[in-house]
Amino acid sequence: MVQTNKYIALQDIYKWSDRLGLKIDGVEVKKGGVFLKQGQKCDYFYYIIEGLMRIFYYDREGHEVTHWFSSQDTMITSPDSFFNGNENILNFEALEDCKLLLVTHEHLEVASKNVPGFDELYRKLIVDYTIQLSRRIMSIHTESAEYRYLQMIKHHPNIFHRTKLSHIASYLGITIQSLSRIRRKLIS
Amino acid sequence: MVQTNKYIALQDIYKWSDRLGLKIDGVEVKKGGVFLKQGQKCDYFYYIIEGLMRIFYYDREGHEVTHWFSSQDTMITSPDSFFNGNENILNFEALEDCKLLLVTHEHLEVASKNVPGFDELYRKLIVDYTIQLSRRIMSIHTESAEYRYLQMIKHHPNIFHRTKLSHIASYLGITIQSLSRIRRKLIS
DNA sequence: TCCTTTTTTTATCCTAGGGTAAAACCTACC
DNA sequence: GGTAGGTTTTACCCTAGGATAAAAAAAGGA
Repeated sequence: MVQTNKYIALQDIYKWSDRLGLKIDGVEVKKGGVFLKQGQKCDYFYYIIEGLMRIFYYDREGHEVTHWFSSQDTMITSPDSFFNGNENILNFEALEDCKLLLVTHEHLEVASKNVPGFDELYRKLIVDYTIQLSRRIMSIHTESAEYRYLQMIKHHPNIFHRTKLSHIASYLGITIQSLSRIRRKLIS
Repeated sequence: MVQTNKYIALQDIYKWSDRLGLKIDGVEVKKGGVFLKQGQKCDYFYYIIEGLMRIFYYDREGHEVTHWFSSQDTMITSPDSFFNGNENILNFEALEDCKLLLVTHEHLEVASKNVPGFDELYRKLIVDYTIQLSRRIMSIHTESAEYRYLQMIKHHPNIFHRTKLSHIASYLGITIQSLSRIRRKLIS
């Protein structure tokens, strides 16, 4: 799951596809739809035009664990599958009705050959994703669940308010009961 | 901190520097030396020819937290500083005598322009790092400290046996006392 | 070798968060 | 507007791992 910070803006994607004569397919997914499942190969680097999605996997006990959220104007994929062809373990679920662009390896290759500066932009997209991942590691590693919850409200209010608490708890790495306890404590 | 999986092999780095007439400086760091500190700009994408290093940061209470280990034939940097010019919060410490190559932006730009296939290789290096980071998130998120400890011995024995337990505990996200308790339990 | 310093273990007590179960609350749809 | 489904809260007890302190073991010197 890779997110842009709008370095590769929506209009750029369209621009390239026009310029290069390479049509990029779009798809709409209804709320609740799981459009990529573990075990399925991930063929696309999804660009989210509209909506919110959740990436989750199943831990060794078979529990759903929310790994990431991604919303409009970001890009997302299952790196180990899309880039390396390995078995995909992630599930992509639409938490709202979503409009997606299906960017393929071919699109990226053509853009790489023909769009000056594309490779640098593309790399920056992925580098920034590593930074986000590192921050998440540091956060889980050293901060309390309460602090992480407050940070999430502060830094990702748009995701927080569009997602149910059970997903947030799972994203934070705690049970929903613990999250509920934390919330009660914070109110009083 | 980005690690290769030897996609960009040592000999390639030398090959490029020869071919392109761009000398890559090397540096030796004695065991215990901290050659990059928080607050200092990170100007290099380090290539570790020999040795073992530890990347750590200080949490909000001022405790050292081990974020990553990196050993010979891997590359490592502080992404947020090297790529984005933001304040570096990471410290790089040599756990053994290290020989390093100091790869700069200039080297990478020249290679990008002149070495066919370099951009793809370079991107793959970073993509693979995102996969490692994701695995670490999943591991901290859902596995017990005991399981993570056993996984570390199994999958990174070379790092495990060259590092002291306090660093391992910190990497696993637990105190050294807890690690000691886990080890005792596993023996009996 | 002895002495100092660092690292690891042990022990005791404590807390954040887990597990289970039930109650309360929403929402949606018939 | 009532009933069924899903979602969140509450309450109970339990456990993994934290904090503090001290002992033991290991690693370096001189």
